Amino acid sequence: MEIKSEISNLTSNFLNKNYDIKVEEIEIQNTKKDFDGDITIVLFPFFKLISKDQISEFGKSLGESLIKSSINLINFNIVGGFLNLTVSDIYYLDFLDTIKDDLNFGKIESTNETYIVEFSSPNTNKPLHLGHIRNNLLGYSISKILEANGKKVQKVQIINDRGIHICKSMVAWKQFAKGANPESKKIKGDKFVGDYYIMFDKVHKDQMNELINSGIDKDIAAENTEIMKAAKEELMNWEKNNKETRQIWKMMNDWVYDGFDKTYDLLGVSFDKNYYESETYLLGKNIMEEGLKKNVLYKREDSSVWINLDNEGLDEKLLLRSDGTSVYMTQDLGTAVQRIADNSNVRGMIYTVGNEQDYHFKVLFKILKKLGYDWAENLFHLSYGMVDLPSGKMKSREGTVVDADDLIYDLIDTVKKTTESLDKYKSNNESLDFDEYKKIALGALKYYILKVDPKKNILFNPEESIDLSGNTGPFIQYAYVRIQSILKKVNKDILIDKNYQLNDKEKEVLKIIYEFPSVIISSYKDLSPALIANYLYELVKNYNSLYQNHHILNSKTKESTSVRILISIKVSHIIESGSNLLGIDLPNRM
RNA sequence: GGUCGCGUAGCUCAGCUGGAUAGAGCAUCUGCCUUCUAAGCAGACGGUCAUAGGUUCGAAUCCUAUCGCGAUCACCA
Repeated sequence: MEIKSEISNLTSNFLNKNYDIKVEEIEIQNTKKDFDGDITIVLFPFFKLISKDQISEFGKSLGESLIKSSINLINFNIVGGFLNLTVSDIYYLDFLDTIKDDLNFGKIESTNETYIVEFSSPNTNKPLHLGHIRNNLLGYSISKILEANGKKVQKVQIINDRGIHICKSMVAWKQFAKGANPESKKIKGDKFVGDYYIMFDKVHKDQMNELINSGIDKDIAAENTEIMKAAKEELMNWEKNNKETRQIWKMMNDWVYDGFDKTYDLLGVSFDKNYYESETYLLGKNIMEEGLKKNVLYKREDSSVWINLDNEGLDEKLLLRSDGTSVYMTQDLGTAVQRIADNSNVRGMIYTVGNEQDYHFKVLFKILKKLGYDWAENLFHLSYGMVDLPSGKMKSREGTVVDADDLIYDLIDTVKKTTESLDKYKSNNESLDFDEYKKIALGALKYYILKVDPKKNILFNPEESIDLSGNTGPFIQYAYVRIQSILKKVNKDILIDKNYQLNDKEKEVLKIIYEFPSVIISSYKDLSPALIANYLYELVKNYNSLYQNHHILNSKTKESTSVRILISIKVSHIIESGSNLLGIDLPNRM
């Protein structure tokens, strides 16, 4: 049994028996580093229940009772209102012994419960940028975390492949490209299409200025440039299923997908199913019919359809325009229903979308509940903060976006330079290969993004490259590499001597290893990869301290060598699982 | 204006459902490579936890107000 639950049970028995009181929750926590002991019971809450003259003896007798009734507890001390208990070394050694070969340590056995995780969901008119990177890393990591918690996961994205934005790229391409394509220009497909989107904007602005100079109002000019009119016409043609328009549309989108695939591949993320807005944008209308029948929705005189969420503290929301066409919300309703139908045993759905859409998802979930879908209880918006630059928000039109590919390749370059400047590689003229540089660079990037609480904004300064030492991905990878290097040299059987006395560093690392399962659970409950990242850092930091201050192999006694080797093995297992949950690959050399 | 989120060291971030003297990394400064990889270790410096009240034995954490930053409130997606 978990040591804390054991202590909790024994404590409530003690209270029941000796003081005739029942306490709902006993506060038990890990003892802070500066104090003696491993587990602490907070006594303050009991002071209310027990008369004051008994307090002094209360803590002492509880401590004595606990030590007597549990073989795992060997000592106690009281500081202020804190009862600090010392857990025996045997308990931790036994624990180490039982988990030493368990590669699934901390993971929960899998069930059939399926969760759908949506992430990425890009527009098809421009390449992916740093904002998408955060989205992708979060979504991917959360999927892994769900799996570690025994869930089945279906990773999906909804690709925003239709609308005025792609029509803008199409028009610009038709007018200026002279039939050029990504291959002929040797440009990645998504960037190629993105360039025409930028070109559209430039031409549009020029034409707009001309109109304004001829005395036309700014807002009217913005809607009436030649190129904008062409884009709108293109959109109409698309909706009318015009053959030529659809052909160009498909061709350009395919270029973009080709580019996206390369970026996803570089990032190491993947999807189980793609939904395309061109296929889902008409969904949701039949749901409207049902909603009207159930009187959850209502029709206005102009025959637009609405829902009233006043009682929920939200406003009225439009669901169908007066001309009967659907809006964003309608589409999302339809897509949600569709996805539930596409999968079996769906327990819930997680939308990885920026916090600018908090309101949208609040409304979406409320509507689904009102429409009576039972699964609507298990919808979550994994809302994350923006990635801002020192100059403010990233804006594609102003060219202030940090391109995903550029960022990654620059970082690989930085890693290469840093590596080459290290003494160990300078002296013997060795080097790593591209794949190893890539793993380190992506490790740095992923850790950098994921260690931050998802809901907080991230400030990214392109002038300063991402750190490679300190609280970083490479710090964790490096510890792993060093452990592998030690383990290669181990060739004998390892046996734990249960009489071994752990030193402070060994015990500290063991206590952190002990916490791993609960970290996996809380990262799931909070939908926060940051908890895993910060845990790994804590683990590695303490392991490094053991490593630098004591020998692992060739320590003074066989017993200590054995224990330290086992600790090293376990730490490397946890680095493997933890990194896997973050989507971070581990190199063999550094 | 309404709603939501955020404000912790010079910078970037931890701090679990309230608990002991608020923790890391970067930067700055000191030490440590003739035994397992120095992308490391050991240490120093650095804080009125935005401000003011309140609840509590106890508040960075909960409540209220104020200030600052951001998002959002479309018959756009």
